[in-house]
Amino acid sequence: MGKITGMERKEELPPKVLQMYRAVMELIAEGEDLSAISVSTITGRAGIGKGTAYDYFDTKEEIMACALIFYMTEFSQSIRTKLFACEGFEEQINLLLDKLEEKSGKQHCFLRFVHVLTGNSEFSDLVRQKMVCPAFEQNLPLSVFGEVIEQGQRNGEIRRDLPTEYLVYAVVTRLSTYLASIVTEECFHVDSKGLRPYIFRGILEELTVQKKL
Amino acid sequence: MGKITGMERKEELPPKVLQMYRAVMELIAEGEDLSAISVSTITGRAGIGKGTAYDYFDTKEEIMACALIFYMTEFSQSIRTKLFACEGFEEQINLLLDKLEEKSGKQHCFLRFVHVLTGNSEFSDLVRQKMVCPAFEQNLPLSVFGEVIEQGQRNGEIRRDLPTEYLVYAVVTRLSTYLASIVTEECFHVDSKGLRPYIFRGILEELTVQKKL
Amino acid sequence: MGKITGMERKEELPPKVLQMYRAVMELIAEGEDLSAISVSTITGRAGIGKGTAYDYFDTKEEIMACALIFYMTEFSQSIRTKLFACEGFEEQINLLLDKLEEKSGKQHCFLRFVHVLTGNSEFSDLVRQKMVCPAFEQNLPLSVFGEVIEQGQRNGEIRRDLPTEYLVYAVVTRLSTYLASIVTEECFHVDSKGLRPYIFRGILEELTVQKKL
Amino acid sequence: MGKITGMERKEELPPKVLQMYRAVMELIAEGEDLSAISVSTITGRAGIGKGTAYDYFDTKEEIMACALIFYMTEFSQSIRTKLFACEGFEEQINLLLDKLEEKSGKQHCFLRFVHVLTGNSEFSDLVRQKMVCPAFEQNLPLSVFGEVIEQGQRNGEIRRDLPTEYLVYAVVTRLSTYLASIVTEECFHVDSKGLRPYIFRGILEELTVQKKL
DNA sequence: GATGAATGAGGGTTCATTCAT
DNA sequence: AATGAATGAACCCTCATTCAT
Repeated sequence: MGKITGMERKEELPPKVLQMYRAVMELIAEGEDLSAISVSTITGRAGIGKGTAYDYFDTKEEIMACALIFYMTEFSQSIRTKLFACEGFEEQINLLLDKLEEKSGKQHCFLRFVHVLTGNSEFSDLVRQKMVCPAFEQNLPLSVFGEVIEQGQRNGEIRRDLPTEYLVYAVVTRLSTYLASIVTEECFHVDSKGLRPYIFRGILEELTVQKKL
Repeated sequence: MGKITGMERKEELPPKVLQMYRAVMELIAEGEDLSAISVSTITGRAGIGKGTAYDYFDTKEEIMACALIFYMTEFSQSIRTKLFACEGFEEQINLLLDKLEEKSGKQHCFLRFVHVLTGNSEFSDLVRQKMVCPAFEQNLPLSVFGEVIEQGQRNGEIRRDLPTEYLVYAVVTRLSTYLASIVTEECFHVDSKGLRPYIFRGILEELTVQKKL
Repeated sequence: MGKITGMERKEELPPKVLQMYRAVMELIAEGEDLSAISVSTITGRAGIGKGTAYDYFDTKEEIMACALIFYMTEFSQSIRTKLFACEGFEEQINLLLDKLEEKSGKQHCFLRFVHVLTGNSEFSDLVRQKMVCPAFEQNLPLSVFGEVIEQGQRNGEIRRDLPTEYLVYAVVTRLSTYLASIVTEECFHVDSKGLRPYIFRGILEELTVQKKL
Repeated sequence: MGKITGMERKEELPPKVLQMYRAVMELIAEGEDLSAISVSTITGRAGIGKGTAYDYFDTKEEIMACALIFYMTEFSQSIRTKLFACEGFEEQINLLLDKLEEKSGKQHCFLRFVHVLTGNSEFSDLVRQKMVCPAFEQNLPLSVFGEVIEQGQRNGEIRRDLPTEYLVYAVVTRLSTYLASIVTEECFHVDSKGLRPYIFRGILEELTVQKKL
């Protein structure tokens, strides 16, 4: 009766739903286009019946949106932990750049997230609508990176004369663009490896108090 | 007989092809997912028969890719002209920021372009493949912004100690930041207007010779 | 999941598949050109949804090929049983000639089978490929008629100085003659009825030991 | 205005019509399925505009039927000449068997003719309807082979106790079956070369007065 | 609760035919 | 007379969704 909304805690989720989420994420990680993922593929890979999907969700879009929300949460919590285990802002930025370079399917997942979040399709709307709820707020990039920045400001590492909101966007967009340069370097002959030190320095220059340059 | 390749000049294009291109772009501007745009929709909106599409193109993907290429070219040439009519780098940046604020469907189109170019579907490959040809090279962001930057360097406005590639990256990244803040502001309650001066100043600080503005 | 291959026994076939087979055969019997038979027509006549066809088969060609194989098997088994219930070679030939005269759509179906088997389209290849498997071998004309001939040779009815392959050929050719005369008689004003005794005597003269009938 | 009917003499036919006929026959000779031949393909190969086809014919079926009729006439006249240049019935049969073995596209053409003439589709009806007119009568197999047989009978080579009609069918069907054995030998492992002498002898035995065996 | 057989709307594509030039 | 751009019906096939079991 009551359908999954995407706001459940991991422990509350029926195992079959988790299997579906995993299936969606695997497919994305393998490079499948969101629109190319079918319900049969999801349930087939999840090892459940096709009808079962509709016991838990109303539409395919709901399935995908909830899977995205779920993995954004997972990813957010994981990165948050790792970021707060770092010593200082520089190490944090390096960690993030390293993450982006990992040749796992994560690159695809991350790019898809960005595309969905900045898209204007109905599906994008659905996902964003699920994101703007108190339960999810702490997983928004603005929250995660916001805390990192505020921690840095408390340490005296990061400048205080710019709004946190701006600083977060400054970091997130540079990371996104770095990722974009990585995935398009083959085609557009971009030297992403050569770009990295400039990006790294660029972020530090803009955000930190002591310009090292 | 000979099919459209996407490399034609505007004047060479049959009117029905232009109508199709316009239809594609309108649909994208209205928020339709690329994969949700059907040939029937395109031809219906273009006011032509469905079969006609296949007189000019081999596949739906070709239609869409050529439409994208066409509008990227249009946009690139338009912005190039406007940029070179500006007096100085500051005015150029302001022009670009103004452009991004225009509440036309252009914002979403531009974002879709970015999504396609950073995607890894076969369609993305097709579009990128069309972009890496001598005829299109001058329309690549790297070319357009590269020339702006080199002009600025010749004027003595812009620093010469960083590779052009990176300086382009720095500009594009921040423009993306602004665009992302605009399209997500409704949902994530971001104050994009308030962000603009910071972005403006950030670009100038990083690129121009006189850092302390 | 597992698609129909055409090698199933009749009892194993889902009812909807049998309905499809029947629909195909009816359409052929009605004179429809094989290439003019559409999936919609088949499923429409079978009284099932169009999509259902693709639950059981991968392509339209598979549907048609399996239907053909199915009815060839049916026909072969039926004729084999009837042939071995006959007393002597003469009765067998008369049975076959009677069969050919039956004014059911079977005549046309049989001719279509021959056309397909001697065609050189991809569809012909597909059907032939399905026929050259151990499971189907016993249904090949060479098998059915070969056994009849060998039985006749054991009885001392049929000559032993010519290769079985040729004797089969001799019978099949004359049966074809009769069939061809029947189906073209209306148009070319052939008197097929009048031809029959000559064909009958021709077969016996060439194959049986006592030539001078 | 007045469309082509298929009953024109070669000299009366506009060159573009001849080009279309040639195109059709080439395509068949290349193994193309009749139903796979499109009007564009025909006109393209004929080097004429697509609309032109409809100046001369009402439908695609008319084009194909007339082309078939035309080449059957050509073929019939050519074979008639060659047959009457032979010395005796044996040489005539050998000529025909040689023809069938020629690895030219003729095999395909001949098989298609047989399929069309023995089919029961609307297209078959159309072709047959064109064949039963006084102008074409002399080109019917029954005429050509009938004359050969009657010549043989006058020579005293061929028996006179069977109706000519039967003898013609007996020859034609054996030839058709020989052709069928040739085209299917690869798939069904028939030894057509080995069969030939038996077929040759079989025809002579059945038709000629002096059984040589 | 779970299934998967069944559906049919809608997708991309082809092609016989028309008609303005 | 000749053309080929344009059409739209009809093709094969997919897939989100339902429902009897």
